Amino acid sequence: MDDRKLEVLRAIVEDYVSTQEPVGSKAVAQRHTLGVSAATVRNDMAYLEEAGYIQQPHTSAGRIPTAKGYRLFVDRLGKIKPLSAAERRAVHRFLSEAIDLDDVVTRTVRLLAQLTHQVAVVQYPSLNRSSVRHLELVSLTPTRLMLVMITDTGRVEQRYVELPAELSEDDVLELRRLANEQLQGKPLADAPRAIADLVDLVRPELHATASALARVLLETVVARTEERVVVAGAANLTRAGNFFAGSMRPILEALEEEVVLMQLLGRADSNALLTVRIGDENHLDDFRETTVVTAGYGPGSVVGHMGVLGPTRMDYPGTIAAVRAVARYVSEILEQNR
Amino acid sequence: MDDRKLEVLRAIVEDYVSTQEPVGSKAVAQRHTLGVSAATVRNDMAYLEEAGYIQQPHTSAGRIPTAKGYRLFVDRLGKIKPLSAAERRAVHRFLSEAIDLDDVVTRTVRLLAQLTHQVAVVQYPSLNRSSVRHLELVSLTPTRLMLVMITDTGRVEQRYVELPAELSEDDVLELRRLANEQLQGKPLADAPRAIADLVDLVRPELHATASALARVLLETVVARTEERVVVAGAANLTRAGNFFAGSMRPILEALEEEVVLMQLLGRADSNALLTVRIGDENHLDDFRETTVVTAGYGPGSVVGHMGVLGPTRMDYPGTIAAVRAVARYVSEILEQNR
DNA sequence: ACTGGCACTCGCGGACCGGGAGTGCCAAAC
DNA sequence: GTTTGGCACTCCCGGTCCGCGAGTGCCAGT
Repeated sequence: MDDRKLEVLRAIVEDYVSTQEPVGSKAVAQRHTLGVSAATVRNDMAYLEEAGYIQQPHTSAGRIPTAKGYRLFVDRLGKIKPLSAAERRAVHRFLSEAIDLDDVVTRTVRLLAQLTHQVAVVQYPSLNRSSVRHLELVSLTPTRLMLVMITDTGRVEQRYVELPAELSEDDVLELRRLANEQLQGKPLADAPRAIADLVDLVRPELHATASALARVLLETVVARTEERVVVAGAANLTRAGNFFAGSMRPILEALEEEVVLMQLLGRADSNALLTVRIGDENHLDDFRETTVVTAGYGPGSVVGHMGVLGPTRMDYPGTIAAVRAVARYVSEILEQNR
Repeated sequence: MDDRKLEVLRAIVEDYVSTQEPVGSKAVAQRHTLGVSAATVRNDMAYLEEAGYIQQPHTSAGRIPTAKGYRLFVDRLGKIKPLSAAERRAVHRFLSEAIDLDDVVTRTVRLLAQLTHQVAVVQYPSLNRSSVRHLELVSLTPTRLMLVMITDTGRVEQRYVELPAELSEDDVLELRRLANEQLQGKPLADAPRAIADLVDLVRPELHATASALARVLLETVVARTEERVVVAGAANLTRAGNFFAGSMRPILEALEEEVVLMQLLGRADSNALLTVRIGDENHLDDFRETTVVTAGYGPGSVVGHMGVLGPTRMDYPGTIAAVRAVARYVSEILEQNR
């Protein structure tokens, strides 16, 4: 593959992204200083089309990149353009004003949406990789407790516990003490065993109650691997030419399905710093025209993913830079709470 | 205003809502058994138009209701049609499976969206009207605490507290004990005074720390009146004919602005069981074509609002019934946790 | 007061058409 | 052999035109 052919592809991608219209040979020849004539560009275009990097919407129209074309662009041509110093400062300031973990996540997702003008998705720090900092039991009614679990990533989980029998305040305190002794400091991955032991530690009269509690605890740390995800910037879907009305519906629906969102974020290879999935690389029919850019974040190791989602025809260098920068800053913030 | 004229208006509203097309005199005369001819209906229509209840999109087209027309329909003509027994059972079952307050809210908002095929909005139980059940302090780093507040409505609030000096574990325990003694059982409205007293109760060495804590506590109970709101069913905006593409954008944007959402929900007259705001009654330019149906909910007294939002051209009887039923069930559920 | 008849209005969809952008190919030039 | 200018061809896009049909307002008759 010729060097100049690559330049032609880059020109087509860049122009198409900015104008949203098929780009013709003449435009390429004069807007980008390739030093060749339109006719030459035409020959290269014919080659690129043959090779599957670009295509014509219809005869006698300009060319637009295919998913394969974008892929090549991202892999070999896109020099990511870092954020400006001012932008970086703004990101930093905005994130460091967060008042709790919820707020960190909320601010992050808004920031991403605003920087990239796309739909942003942020996953809460995964429970699996954190450990228990504190358990709190509060009685709501004589036969109903609320269990609150706080993890060292600052996440708070709450659940109701239905009790088989009435429970005195003293009993609540005892259960709380025991549960904390058993679980404090334990990584969630190791928690199930400790929870199982819990039942044996209590007085026989409390057995039934303790096992109800244990069941809920178990659900909290294990079954509820259904991770929480937040979304922002849905309005960006309506940006001129981002998506035609018809294809918006399924995307809006997907944004309310945690399963789909997790799939989009989670399929990311955890090792990679940053993943770009273009069009059908998402393996989801509704996202055939959609690109997802994701990055892992976390203090040291990856505890969650964040990303943005937009039309395949997006500003890759800018988007990639933004996602990477935000992921980095969020990781820093989390690091400070270790 | 003639009785028959009202019937004609009802016919126009009902037909327009179901077909989404301007309705003509002939259709009204034959679809609804008024016992008069099309010509008579035409005369009535002329009157209704004169009076501002209906209008023609253009000459020689059928009529569509105006906001004023819908208002009259809602006030005097709409017999709300209650949910079927099966629906009621389903609602009840779905809501009673909730595992915590978050889950109640999440399920509620989804339920509303699904029942009404509209965008649903649910406000978390307001902090102002609940009281403190428990405070928990967890040290994250030597100079950083996490404050977790649990209210008797089951809501959990968390905040970071930056400390002026390092704090021992014992000190954390003492602060926690004092804070709980001061605040437990207090309605949030009375909390500020109790918080102020807190500083005077601690040992002089802890003064600075206690006041940092007090400041955050105060923010938590007061300043953070910015209430939390959740949304679901955004995809319903794309339902055929619900909104034309152009007007969707500002609505999607508004759905991410808590301030606007609170305005939509909160302007509801708290005393009214159910509020319907049609078109410009919302006093928001972007919602001139939008109707918001809201209801208060809560155990006994109103602690929050919920509602749905859709085109003025909506199924009022069905929507109103659904919102009312869901609000009622949620109130029941909350009642059980008293 | 209601009804049938009738002339009139006007939006909508389809057919038609010219301009223009873009292409592929070819023969000549570097 | 690569590049280039020329040229014929394709086909989308936007505008115009037109006939149909739904719906109306009015009027005269019951």
